[in-house]
Amino acid sequence: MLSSIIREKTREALIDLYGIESEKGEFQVNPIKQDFSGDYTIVLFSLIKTLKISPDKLGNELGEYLIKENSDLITDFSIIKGFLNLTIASSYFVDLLNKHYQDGCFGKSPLNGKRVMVEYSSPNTNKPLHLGHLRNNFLGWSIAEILKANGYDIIKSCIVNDRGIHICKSMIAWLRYANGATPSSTEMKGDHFVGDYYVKFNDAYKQEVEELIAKGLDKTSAEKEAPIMKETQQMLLDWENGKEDVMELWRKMNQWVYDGFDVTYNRIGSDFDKTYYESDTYLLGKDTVNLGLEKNVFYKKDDGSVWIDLTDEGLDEKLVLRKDGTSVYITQDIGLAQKKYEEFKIDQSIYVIGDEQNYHMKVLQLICKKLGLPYASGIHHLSYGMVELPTGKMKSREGTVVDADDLIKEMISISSQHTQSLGKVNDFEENDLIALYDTIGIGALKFFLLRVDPKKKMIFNPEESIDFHGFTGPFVQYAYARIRSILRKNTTETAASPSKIELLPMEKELLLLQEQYETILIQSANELNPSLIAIYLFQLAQLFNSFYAAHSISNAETEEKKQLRLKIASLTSVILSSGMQLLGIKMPEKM
RNA sequence: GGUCCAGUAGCUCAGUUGGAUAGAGCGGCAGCCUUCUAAGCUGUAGGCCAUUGGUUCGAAUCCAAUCUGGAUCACCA
Repeated sequence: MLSSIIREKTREALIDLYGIESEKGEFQVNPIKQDFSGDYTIVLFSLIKTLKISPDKLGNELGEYLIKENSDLITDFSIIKGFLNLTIASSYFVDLLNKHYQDGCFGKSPLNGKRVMVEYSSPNTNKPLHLGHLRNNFLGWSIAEILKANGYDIIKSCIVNDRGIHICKSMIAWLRYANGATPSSTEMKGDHFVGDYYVKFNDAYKQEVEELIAKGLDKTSAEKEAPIMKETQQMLLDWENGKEDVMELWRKMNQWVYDGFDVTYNRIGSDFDKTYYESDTYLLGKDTVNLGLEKNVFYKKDDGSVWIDLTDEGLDEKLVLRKDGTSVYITQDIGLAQKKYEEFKIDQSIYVIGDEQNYHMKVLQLICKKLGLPYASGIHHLSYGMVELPTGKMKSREGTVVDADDLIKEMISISSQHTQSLGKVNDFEENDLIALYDTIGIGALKFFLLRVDPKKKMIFNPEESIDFHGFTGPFVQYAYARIRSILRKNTTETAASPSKIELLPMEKELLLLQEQYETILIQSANELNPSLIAIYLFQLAQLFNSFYAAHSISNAETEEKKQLRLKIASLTSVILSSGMQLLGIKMPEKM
């Protein structure tokens, strides 16, 4: 990478010229902002203090030294207000281009022997997926792929919340109101079918509570005494005791939901190497609690409940086991963390979970740390912000939830309208057209959700449909399709471009940006942030489009230039396609 | 109330390990299809970086206080 090469060379120069050790001489190397001459800049201010010489003197000495010692890399320098601006030799870029212009692995790292689990998606089996789940899925999947590209061995996992009182609610409602209806008898997608009964439960419950209040009960006891709620609680007990007819219904309804989820996952290209079910894991963690009691990390209250005191960490006291000895949420998370570690020998465990659970995940990490568990330091919560509407949070009760399947359908329909009205793909077969609408529609959706910093909450306005112009997936896809079209028409093998070829400013800008792809990949893995890639790819596509408008590739001034530009275009397409692949977005050869 | 997060153009977002003149897209306005795909390109208008104070060669970026919005602090998951 250029910036680290320059840093290294500068360090050598500082030792040689002034004898200062690297720890003492910290400095920044940055790409140069537009409108300034040169390609990379060294910020001199921090060095001036330790060296006690003027910026101009330091800049001149350093610049001359760097050129003298690295004439094949640095060709020129200038000093402006304490910034030493370096011009990088064109030959450096041309050599890079000759080597990698068809290299699909450009920018990626070799295996590093570290194994990481990425847990994401984590749905409930009583509701269909919504826009928030989509952000979670796209993030989790993309981060897994980014880590793979950086040499990690990745296991994608999913924990399905398939048990508990909320699951019983849809079961009770189905028993009461369905008359034996099924997804196939109603021609509904299974997850939506079951989700409707969850809604029916809430309606019925609300009505029963109101009736009881009308009879004179206060709100709290009405909520407790409502018959439908009592039935549900009894069902949860029956489930825990393994009562056969309840288990059978539970399995049947969950399967409907899984069949529905599969359709959605398939459509968006989500996949998992390992799926955990809460019904299998909810009893885990109790042994660990006993271990904690022995180690005095936990303590028992008089009623028999077990707690941990986190007040010296600025948190509260936290329950880890109920007085009746049953687990709570955090108990099973402790157990599952251990299970993952033992099953897969992972070095790190990344949880893609919304930022509303920051507190919970902090507690989980602290407990594991206090217990001295070997995997404690590997637990990492990738906390992402909620997707909100202009009016605020999505609320299922107010019907403002943006359903995933509806949104996907809409995106594909818009993409089909756009494509048809442009009329560029009239020679496509029907199947290819459907695939193209899919590629563009889903691409726009994924790009929209991934281009924003995961940590930040984002706003989605259902009134304005997701754009297909500007900083979007289709923009990047379009740049790619144009390049592919050019490359199809110029298939003759190209010889290596001569190192000393003159580069136009735009050609050099493109090469400079392409050189930074590897740095972006590393950074996005370190920060677990796919948006860095999305932003980078947009910039690259944008720069290429400007170049495309200003200069002809096929009809370049000379044959040598044509060959050079074909390689630049080819490397651009390689990066665009490999980068978009890390975001889970497919690229069309034609659009 | 405690803790945490956020506030940058009309809108959606970059930029925050302190660096040069705060950037994109959308929307607005004005242009560009006899030449490689106009889902594109070029130009232009639009900013008290929430407010106030501090730290220093230098602050959107760090610190403090204030204002506004959000999350969370369950024997729910």
